[in-house]
Amino acid sequence: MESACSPRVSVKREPEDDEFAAKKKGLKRKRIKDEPMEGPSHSSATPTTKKKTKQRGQEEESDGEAQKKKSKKKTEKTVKKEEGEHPNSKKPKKTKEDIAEARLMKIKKKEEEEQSRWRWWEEEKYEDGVKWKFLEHNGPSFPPEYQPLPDNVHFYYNGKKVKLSLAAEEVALFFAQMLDHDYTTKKVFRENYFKDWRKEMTHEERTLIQDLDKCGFGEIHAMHKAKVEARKIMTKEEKLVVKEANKKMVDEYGYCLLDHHKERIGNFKIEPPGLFRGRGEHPKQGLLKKRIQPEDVIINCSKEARVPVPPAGHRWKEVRHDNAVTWLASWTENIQGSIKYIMLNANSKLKGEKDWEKYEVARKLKSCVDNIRNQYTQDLKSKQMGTRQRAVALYFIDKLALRAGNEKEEGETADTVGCCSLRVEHITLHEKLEGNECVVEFDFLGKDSIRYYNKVPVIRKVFKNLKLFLENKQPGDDLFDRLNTGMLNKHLSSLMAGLTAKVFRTYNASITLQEQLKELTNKSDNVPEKLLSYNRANRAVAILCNHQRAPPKTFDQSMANLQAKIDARKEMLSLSKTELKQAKKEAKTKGSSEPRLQTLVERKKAAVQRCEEQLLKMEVQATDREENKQIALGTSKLNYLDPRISVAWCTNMDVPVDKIYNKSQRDKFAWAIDMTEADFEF
DNA sequence: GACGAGACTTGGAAAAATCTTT
DNA sequence: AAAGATTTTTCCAAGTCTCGTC
Repeated sequence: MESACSPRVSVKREPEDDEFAAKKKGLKRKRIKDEPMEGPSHSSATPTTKKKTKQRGQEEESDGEAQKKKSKKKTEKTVKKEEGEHPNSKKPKKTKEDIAEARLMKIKKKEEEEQSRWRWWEEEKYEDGVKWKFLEHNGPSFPPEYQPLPDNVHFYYNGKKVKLSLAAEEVALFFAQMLDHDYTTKKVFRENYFKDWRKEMTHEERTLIQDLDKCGFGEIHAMHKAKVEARKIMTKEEKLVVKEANKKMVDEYGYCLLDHHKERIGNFKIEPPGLFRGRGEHPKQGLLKKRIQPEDVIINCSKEARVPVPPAGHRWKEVRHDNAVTWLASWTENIQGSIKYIMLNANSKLKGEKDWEKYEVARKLKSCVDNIRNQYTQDLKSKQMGTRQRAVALYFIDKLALRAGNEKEEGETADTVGCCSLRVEHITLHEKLEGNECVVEFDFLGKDSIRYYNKVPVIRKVFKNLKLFLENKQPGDDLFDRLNTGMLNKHLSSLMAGLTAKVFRTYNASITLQEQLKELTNKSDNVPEKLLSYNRANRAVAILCNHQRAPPKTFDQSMANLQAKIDARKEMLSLSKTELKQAKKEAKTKGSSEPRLQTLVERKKAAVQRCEEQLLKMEVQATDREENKQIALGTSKLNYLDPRISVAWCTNMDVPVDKIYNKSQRDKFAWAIDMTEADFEF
């Protein structure tokens, strides 16, 4: 523990860093050795850097203190544990001691983990573009080979048993497995599937099997369902065996060695073959996603590293040593022809550093956002149509947190749009609507075919421009016909190094969280109330970013259950209250002669209070759940909200961090949890 | 610029794990 | 201990943005 907390302060500055980074177009990470340990990008202005460096110094101290506290806690607990062990060691019944012991083990484990954590954020950065110096891993793991159907399971065509070739059978199973899913009822899906399936058939099969509707997948489907069922009702022992096997897999393939540190890999499994499931009205849904062979896979590792061994009888497509990229393996997928990668887990240095950098860029935007807003407001009056369109697009991106909206190849993906790719049909202008003037009504499908629907009052100049852009256009025409994301981002990067359209989303999300937290939380609230406020702030962001979810299938039920619990608790509360009154009365009449009565009163008081607390907690939970019915908080929490805002809030509000971040989130944000001080400002 | 390849982040659903209740 | 509810993890699709080439 000592070594872990000993501050490795390096007070070095690299003022020219910023200049250099700014010159490169976009934000080209300039990794400078001897950088102060603050932001990873260091493209921000020097004054803040200075201030930050100072802060950092203080932080080291408090950090050290925190560590000390922790270790003290640990020793205390260890002692307690030892005490507890003796009376306990004979007959291990499920006792309080057992539970306590388990908890202590957990704490211990946690601290061990804490100690072994790579505190990369305290280290110097590599030079520009270098992602690692050493990388070694065991390659990806491949899905098991296809197991032919047992003899008692048959495929039928036109009511007659047909024994399929292995390849055709495997693909038949893919379809049969999905029979309960909506996908298999969709025309496009079925047609795509059938076309691809037939490619896998032998000539004879192809001649025979001409109509998907005549295919009998019933037995195969039933077999699959039985398998799923069997998995569910496995005994404890069987489950343990499976768990062990999985663990072995993770141990072998789940980690890599990156610059002397063991890092968890995010997705070490090659994606198994199956049927492509696009989102929304995807023209390629149902196509066969082919099995990937080692011969399709490119391995990336360092020259000095042991090259992963391909599965027996196979070889890799290529082994390369490119330390300008972060992936360990890649292959080209056959549906869109895009490349898939094996990369590190979110808690890794490579991902963490990038994440940190992202938030630093967003904070930099904070310092110049006023200028940029003035600029695009001016541009609304430009003589250049292109400039005006850019200004309006920026207005939307800034105000509504719309995505950039790259152009997409028609027919390759579902028809979705972002800001720059909005079409005439996606907006409706209202001079007046519901008491507002100059209202733009948006209705389009965004990323993942999630609907964006919003009625937004805009400033007059924007409204007038929109009218202009709509002139002489058809519904299917581009709203911004003189603009694309490339032009937009090029302009943005000229305003600020590293600025792109998506930075606005990050910035507006984070600043909204910070403002909402300030507005909504009271220091005097209790923890559940504070958490409600936190979630509400988080929710405001999710709504801004249009992060929606389908209401959980069990939503109404679970809401009703909770309400029932609340009612039960209310009853219990009133009962406790009467009991308390009773006890008080008794204590009063019989006087203090009976100390037993006094303690009874105290106990009843405590019971009432406990009851009240629990009731409040449940009520708060119910409110939270109701408000969250169709909102997905995860994405913003994980990708848009600077974790330092949350960590600082926790510190200031005396809320333990693990109330807002679960284990893997804490791992991902370890850098922020470690370095953030109470006075952090986004 | 246009365009396509490449690399990386962001996204919700579904599966799996864990917790709670019966 | 089974069942049900809830949380966490996994999965992999779908975006953004950069870079090299013409």
